[in-house]
Amino acid sequence: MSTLRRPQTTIADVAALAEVSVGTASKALNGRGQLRQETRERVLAAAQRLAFYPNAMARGLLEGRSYTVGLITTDSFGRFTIPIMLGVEDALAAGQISVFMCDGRDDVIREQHYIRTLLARRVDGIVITGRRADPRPPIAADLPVPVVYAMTQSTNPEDCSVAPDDEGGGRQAAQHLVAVGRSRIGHITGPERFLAARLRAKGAQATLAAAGLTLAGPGPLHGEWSEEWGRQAAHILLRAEPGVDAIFCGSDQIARGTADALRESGRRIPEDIALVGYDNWEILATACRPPLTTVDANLSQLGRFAAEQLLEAIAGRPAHGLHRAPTRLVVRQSTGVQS
Amino acid sequence: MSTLRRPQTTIADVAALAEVSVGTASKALNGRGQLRQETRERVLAAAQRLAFYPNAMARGLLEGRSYTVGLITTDSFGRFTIPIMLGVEDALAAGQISVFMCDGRDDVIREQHYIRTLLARRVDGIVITGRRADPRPPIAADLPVPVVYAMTQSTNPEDCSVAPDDEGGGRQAAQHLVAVGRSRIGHITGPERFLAARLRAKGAQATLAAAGLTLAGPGPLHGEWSEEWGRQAAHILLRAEPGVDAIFCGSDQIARGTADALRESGRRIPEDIALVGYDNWEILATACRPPLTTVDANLSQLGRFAAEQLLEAIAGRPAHGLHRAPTRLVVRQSTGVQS
DNA sequence: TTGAAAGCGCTAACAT
DNA sequence: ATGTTAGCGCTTTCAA
Repeated sequence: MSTLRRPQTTIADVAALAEVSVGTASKALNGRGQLRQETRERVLAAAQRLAFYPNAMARGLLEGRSYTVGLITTDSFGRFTIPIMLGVEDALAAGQISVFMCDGRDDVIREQHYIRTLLARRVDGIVITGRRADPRPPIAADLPVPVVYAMTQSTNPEDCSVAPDDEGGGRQAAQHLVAVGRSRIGHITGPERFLAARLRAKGAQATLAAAGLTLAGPGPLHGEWSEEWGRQAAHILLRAEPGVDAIFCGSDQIARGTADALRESGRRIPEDIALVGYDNWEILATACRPPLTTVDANLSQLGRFAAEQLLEAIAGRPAHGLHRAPTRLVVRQSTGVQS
Repeated sequence: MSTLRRPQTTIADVAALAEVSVGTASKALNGRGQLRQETRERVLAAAQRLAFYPNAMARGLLEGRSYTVGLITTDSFGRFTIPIMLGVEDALAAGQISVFMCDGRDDVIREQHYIRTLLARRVDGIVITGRRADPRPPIAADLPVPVVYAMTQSTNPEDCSVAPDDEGGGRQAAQHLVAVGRSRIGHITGPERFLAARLRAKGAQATLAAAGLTLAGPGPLHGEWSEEWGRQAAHILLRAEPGVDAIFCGSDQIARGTADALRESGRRIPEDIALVGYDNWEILATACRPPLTTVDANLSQLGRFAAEQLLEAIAGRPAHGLHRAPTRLVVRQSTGVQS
């Protein structure tokens, strides 16, 4: 037995209760036109009493836009997507724009389905999020609304993409280690096929070169983005370069494994070896012994920036190409600077 | 210089191209009415060529509902919210419903703002997510649309809430430990003020009692939900009850700390002490040495269930009260069952 | 088999 | 100062 839900209050109800026409009610509610103060108040009171909210679909139909944006993840919502999403949502909500959440799950069929749905809903724009910096083909050609890629990059240089500045992050990490007096600095990171891993290594190496140093050991140690790899690689590095006095890890997970292995090999952090991670995954970085100095990619800031780019594009001022968002070093005890 | 974006194709464009009236075009596109096959095809071809998507706002206006749902987090998107959200979104997308993402951030002002926005958008329903099992006041009284609380519970018994079965999870953990032959079982968990911690302990204790056992040590050890507390508590427990042969931890983080402390105290896992965690936070549970047996709260399943309850309520068949979603034990090496 | 017209809720231009 | 009307895009009678 299906109870039909009563429709919500319309402006006609408000007008009736206030004993004015709909047109007048509209003006009163929107503070437009010339109305007697008393009328205005009467309408407002009626609206209040009836819990009236103007129907956004009717407004949207009239205005030709919906004040909504679609957010499609190409890789499901991972740890990295969340802060981006929050940044996007926050920046858009401030502009009275609501966000449709679409979980693409790395499935092209799903993605295309969402694109169709969003276009039918007449979204003002679309944000595509990913978790890899590597360029990928655009999600669709010739969409009738602006698109911004966040934490992923379209291969079409006309498209607007926003990604973290991995090279800059690598530089920050290395600079910090040099600044605290280390000179035999190793680097343990993720798979070489990840652009992010290559860029972070490149930034670090460039900084070391500028200081007249080179990476300790056989160069960047590439492996999985895992604690297990961090533990293995730490042993490899200690064997290859027993005098190593600092290690920059390409992720906090790797750093965590590295820290465990170092401690179990009797090396003190930071006294013997200083350690820097990457991601500022707080729950991991602060649980590390000692708490981990790490590079924060500022992802929610990146999301905010992507949203701003989208708003600009919606306003008719589209940006093109890749924008790199700055990273930030978070200093904790693993580099010995804080007590 | 603001480039105005051309409006998207309307059914009138399609009708014009197919040289029929709008009414006919509508019938052709929706497979309704009596039309010549040739006409139908002509309209479909025109729609295809113009990349026509029917305007969902116009449809919604007509139908009196939007086929959208709002999802409000009361505590920002945390680790627990994500899988719930994905489950909700997945179940709703299957029903052609789009989801508005609203990050409440534990801020009542923001929540109320979102409620207003969602009502203006004429959402068909609202999902409220949280991260604590503890009952909380309803988000608003007397909303004109159905509401379901997921992973949080409304104090109003008329409201529909869905939460994980923490007590059952505690039972599963204890049963497993008893089944693998352990009898001196300790319990390290989160703050006593968390209902979830109390329920998990209760379930575990009930199961032990049924097997003629009691908790090893001074009873449940309550502390922070952190690795640090896991390490501390492990030492406390070992001192109080040196013969302990199993520990059930209230979270994977605590278990992780406990595992580290046990290993560093020379106890082997699982040979000397079997270990069970809670949450199945994969990245942590699999990186544990050895990989952690743990209770999975099936949160995405819980989200799906919440969405189904909401769909039922939207269809006029509301459910009331609290529903407990079943948990699932994930067995890994820390209880010695797998090699 | 097809077309014309009304109406969903709202705003803006035009009348009064 | 207020009311009337048209129209946003679509579906659904009802008429031809």
